[in-house]
Amino acid sequence: MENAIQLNEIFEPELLAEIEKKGQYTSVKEGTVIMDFGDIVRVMPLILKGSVKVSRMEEDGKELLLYYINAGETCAMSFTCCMQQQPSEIKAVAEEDVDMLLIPVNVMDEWISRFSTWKSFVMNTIRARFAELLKTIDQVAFQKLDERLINYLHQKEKATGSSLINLSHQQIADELATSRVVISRLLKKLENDKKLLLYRNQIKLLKEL
DNA sequence: ACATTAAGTGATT
DNA sequence: AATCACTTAATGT
Repeated sequence: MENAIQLNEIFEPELLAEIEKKGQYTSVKEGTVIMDFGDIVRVMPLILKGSVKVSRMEEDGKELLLYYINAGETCAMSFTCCMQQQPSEIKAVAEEDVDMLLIPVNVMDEWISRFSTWKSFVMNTIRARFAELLKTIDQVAFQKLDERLINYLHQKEKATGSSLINLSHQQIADELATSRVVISRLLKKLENDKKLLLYRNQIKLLKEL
């Protein structure tokens, strides 16, 4: 169930000591807004446990889901924003109870030149996120909503560590910026294909989608 | 038993 | 794929 990570498997002892010294350990409850639109970001969160939902505001006030940050990852946006002290373009909400380490911006530069593991860690998260964003852009551009939905369910499964997803069709529709009817139809099709089971406010994923 | 909310469906654009 | 209009099913009071 728990997907907490072992920092000592990724970083060398010297860096771990630095993280211990400079990082601020924080726990927030489910639903907490960690970062909102327009906030000036001064820290870079390193997620230890739980997951964080990152979304973007659209013109009409709707929120479009961008991606999730899972345990062991950091926020690529916060990195690019905080280095330049730019206001956040995104909103981050704790999807479940979250434990994280807040790394102050001012040590980032130093760590990147001092620790190669830190540099590759940061670069990797940015690269991975960028690839993911390109993927969703592709899907949006070609209107492959069914793929996006499957993608979304997978992320959800990974984030919660459970194949039971507790969401209404409406909630999913909101996050993918579409209508409930469309989601219901797509889910129904997936159910007929034996990919999942539908209940009220709950979806059970079956083996491989 | 009744009201409310979630989900399923056909028809239309 | 979106919207409408309507039905059916599940849940709360």
